[in-house]
Amino acid sequence: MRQIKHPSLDQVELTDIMYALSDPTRLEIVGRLASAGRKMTCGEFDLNRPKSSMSHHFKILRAAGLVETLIEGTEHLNALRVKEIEQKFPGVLQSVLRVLSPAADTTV
Amino acid sequence: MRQIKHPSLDQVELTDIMYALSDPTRLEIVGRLASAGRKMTCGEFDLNRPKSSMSHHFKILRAAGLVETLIEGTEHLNALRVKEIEQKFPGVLQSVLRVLSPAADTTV
DNA sequence: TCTATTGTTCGATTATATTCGAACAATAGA
DNA sequence: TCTATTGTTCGAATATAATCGAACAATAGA
Repeated sequence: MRQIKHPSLDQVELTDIMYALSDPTRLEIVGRLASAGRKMTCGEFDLNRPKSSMSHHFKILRAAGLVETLIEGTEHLNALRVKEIEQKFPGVLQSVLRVLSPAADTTV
Repeated sequence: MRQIKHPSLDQVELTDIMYALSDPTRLEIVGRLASAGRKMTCGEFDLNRPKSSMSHHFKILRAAGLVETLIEGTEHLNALRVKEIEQKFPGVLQSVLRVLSPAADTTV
């Protein structure tokens, strides 16, 4: 596997976004990615869950268009697709991020 | 049954809101309630689904704190709890409503 | 009191999601 | 080439959700 495929944002429905964010683990991942403000590997999220479970959640976040994953060596670097999501669903992700960490500036 | 019980908004988690909005039928209900700008009975949503299914979806919307239901005679009048939700999760519901019907003013 | 109206609850079925161990794939570095 | 690292995929078990007919509850009005 050279590169992971991501959906184009016009293939993504609002319900997909909502669904992806309805799980506490995934919401936590999204919140941490936002507050970190940098790409993070799957392993950096220390959520006491086996790799396969984490991988599952990332898969759903990717399918919802929320996360894009860049492969670098053996690591997978994850980033939020804030700008694109914002363009398609203005305010939705940003407001969620602000609720998750009120102090942080979520503008990218 | 005299009155339906609703959760206090501080009992509601963000994941509950997201979950409630991750279903197309429920998102449709929420969108129509918003654009109608008035209380609507369950029967007014003509979504080609049996009463029991509709009732199920309203139950989840209520549990998420999104909808409050006022009983008047034999009818149940449903309204969005926009202000309260907005206070607890600023911007979240409003942005969703704006995505659902961009032209409408969703400020209550 | 009887009936129609409006929704809810119950119970069963079917469909989707979550979870996680084990096996696999790709790469880096020795 | 061998091994460690990082994550994905597979498969099976378990849990949660959606769906909807049928029975029930509350009320209004005849």
